[in-house]
Amino acid sequence: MENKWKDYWFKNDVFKFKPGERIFIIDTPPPTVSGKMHMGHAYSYPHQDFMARYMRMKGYSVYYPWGFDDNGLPTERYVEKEKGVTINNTPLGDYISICRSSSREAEKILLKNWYDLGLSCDFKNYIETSSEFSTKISQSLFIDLVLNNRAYRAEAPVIRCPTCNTAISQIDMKDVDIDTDLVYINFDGIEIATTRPELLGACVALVVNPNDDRYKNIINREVNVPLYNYKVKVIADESIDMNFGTGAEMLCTFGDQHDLELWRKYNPGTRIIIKNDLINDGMIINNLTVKNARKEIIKKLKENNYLIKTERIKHSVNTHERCGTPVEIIISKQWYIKDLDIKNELLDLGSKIEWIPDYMKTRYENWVSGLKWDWCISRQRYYGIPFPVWYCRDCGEIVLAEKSELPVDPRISKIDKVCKCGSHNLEPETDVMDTWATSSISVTLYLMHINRMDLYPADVRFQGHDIITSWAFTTILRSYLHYKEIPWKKIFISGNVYDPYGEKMSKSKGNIIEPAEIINKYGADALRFWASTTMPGENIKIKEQDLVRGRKTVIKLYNSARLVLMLSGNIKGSMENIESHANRWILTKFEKTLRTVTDLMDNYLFSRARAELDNFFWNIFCDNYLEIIKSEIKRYPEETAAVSRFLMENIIKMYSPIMPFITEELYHEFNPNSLSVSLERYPEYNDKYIFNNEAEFDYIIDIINRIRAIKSSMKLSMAAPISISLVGNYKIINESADIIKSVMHVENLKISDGDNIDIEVQ
RNA sequence: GGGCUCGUAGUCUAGUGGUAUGAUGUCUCCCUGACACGGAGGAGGUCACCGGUUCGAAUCCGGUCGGGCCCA
Repeated sequence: MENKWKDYWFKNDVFKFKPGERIFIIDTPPPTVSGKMHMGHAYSYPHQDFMARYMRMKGYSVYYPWGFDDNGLPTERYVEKEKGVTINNTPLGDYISICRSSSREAEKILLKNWYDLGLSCDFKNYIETSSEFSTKISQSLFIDLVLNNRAYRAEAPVIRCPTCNTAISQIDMKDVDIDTDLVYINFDGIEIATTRPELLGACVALVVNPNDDRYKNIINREVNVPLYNYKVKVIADESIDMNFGTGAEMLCTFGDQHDLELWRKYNPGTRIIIKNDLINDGMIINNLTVKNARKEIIKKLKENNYLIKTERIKHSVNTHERCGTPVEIIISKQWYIKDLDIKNELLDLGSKIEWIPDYMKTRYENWVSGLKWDWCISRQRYYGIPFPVWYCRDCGEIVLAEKSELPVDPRISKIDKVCKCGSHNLEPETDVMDTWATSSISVTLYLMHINRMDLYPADVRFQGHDIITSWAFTTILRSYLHYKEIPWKKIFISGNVYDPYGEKMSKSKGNIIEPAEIINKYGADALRFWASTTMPGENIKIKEQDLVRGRKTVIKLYNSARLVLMLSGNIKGSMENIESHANRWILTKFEKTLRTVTDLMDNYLFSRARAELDNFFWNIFCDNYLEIIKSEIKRYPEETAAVSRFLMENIIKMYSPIMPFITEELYHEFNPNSLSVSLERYPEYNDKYIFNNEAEFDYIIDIINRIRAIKSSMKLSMAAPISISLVGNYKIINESADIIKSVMHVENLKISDGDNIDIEVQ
């Protein structure tokens, strides 16, 4: 059933963007092609699809594009793992084309995963972040930044991953606790503790806390660096933790980010001994890896009696998020985007965006306020957007590509550029851009794709809270730099998905739940139903019990639609005059529900909207109204046929953003000529159907429920005939006596007037 | 260490001033003209803990404990 409809949508271009007067634009997150679709995706992508389908039915032209992020380091790692292709065994040009073709293959498989979720994107027409199209735009915007002095190249300390051999940015780091040796070293009688003894030769100062009584008398004194025999000064800084180690630390260039901060603050000199990821101080350590250098230096310290002790501790280190390697800080030439000077502007822009939920904005603000580095965007990698840049070997000037030459890959291109100085002797930039440098312009890519930059900004971005500081931040930054404008009016932040015990799902824990398994077992509609159960920003634990209700709802919709068709199928209906109390009552209930649901959907509160709809459909419509009309349709055939069909169709429409498959199937049974329920208009609130008998009929429903309870307690079948003596409001009851009698199979009903309801079985 | 967030029946969840919603599971009954993947009914909660504001707090404030995320 589900396959039939998604292929139908695809073949008939149901979700192709057709520009209209009111346009709604979604900035779809392009998933990376190196990974599989996981439950987190299966949870968050439906959220944007609810909105896309809802807005489409509200009459908007929805631009819901699709894209793949097939750029950068993740793709390289994927290709290395899957094909055994590395830069060392493959020429650059081939390497790039293998990356590209592997991405294309992976995309085909991957696309099916998202297709199976029933997303209403235009899947025929998607973008890739590494395509010529994207490269051209990305490079062009980069050139703009250079010309505006926003992108610059500088030699400065930079975070480097030794495994990936590339500079990385603050965004790419992750803190991890690891076991390491804390080494106590004797500096002229002062005991210091360090986790980086191999950097002894890079020590440029000792640092203590100015409030530390143990060391107050040695501040500003010069001490001798053991083994290396040169003097460094003791400086004081309040950031030193008096309780860590001995309270005295060495400042090296550069042991960690804290060293860098202190180095910038006190300018104690520079001693670089890490070169090409090896330590070489020209004296004691000659081209050893960090690990071996550490062993060597400890050995030497021991031999010369400088080593006091070593201690095994847990220590937090910065690692590269993609590979887990502890990072180093080195000095090298990199491209940066300058952002430290516009923090206030970025905070202002953030405030102009509506954050759902709003407290997520705080995370963005904390991040922006805490920025310490300009954004380093160059990576010493191979597959990514190349910098459209050459350097003159004669005068050192930077030579930019002309925009008409884009896209260009200076590493391969044969373009003959000339420097201002007249030299043709140019050296291409070999670095590529950070992946975020391209994903941060996703709105531009999507809008350029349909050549409608006039529609900037987009209406909404959906993303996880884990990438607020990377994707949301860089997107807002780029939007400010290029357009001085917000990238989207709203940003919807979803939570993470955990396993049934609240643990993060990971391969090593073996607790991964595959979306495809869920779809096989319960169907995509049930999966989407589950995805609609949570509030924005909140984490969710996946439990199979939550999928049960979704599957039951699919079945219930199917069965109730069948009953409505069965009862009303042969009757020509009319809603001109609604006389039946039951019909007046249900229409009133429906219109009120509709108003609430619409309001909640407009505010992105899917779970509450669905709960309202569930309650109406299940408890009011199925359990009461459908039971009543089994007999009511004989008394008021025309209006009952029309009302029941009207309600059923609207219920189907209202469920369709969440459960597109079953609703598509059923809608076609009611309206064989419709192209798709998702292109029909969402029901509009109509006060013509608000009647004044709601409370009175609620009273009748209450009586029916009481009779049901009595029958149940007498262990009687609901179909068993019964005679009843009923005390209550005579007028109200008498008007609907036929309904009570037929629904509850009451053969003799005696009604007497009274204030309180009393029921007696005779 | 800092910021944000969550903590309600076995499980999941609604609920921003009046002792609590729904689901799921469990128990009892009922195959009522669509649905037993259904229907009716029952049991099950000191709303994490402590203190404060209030006539009154799951709900507001402060603190404690415990999860989670982000950042150091």
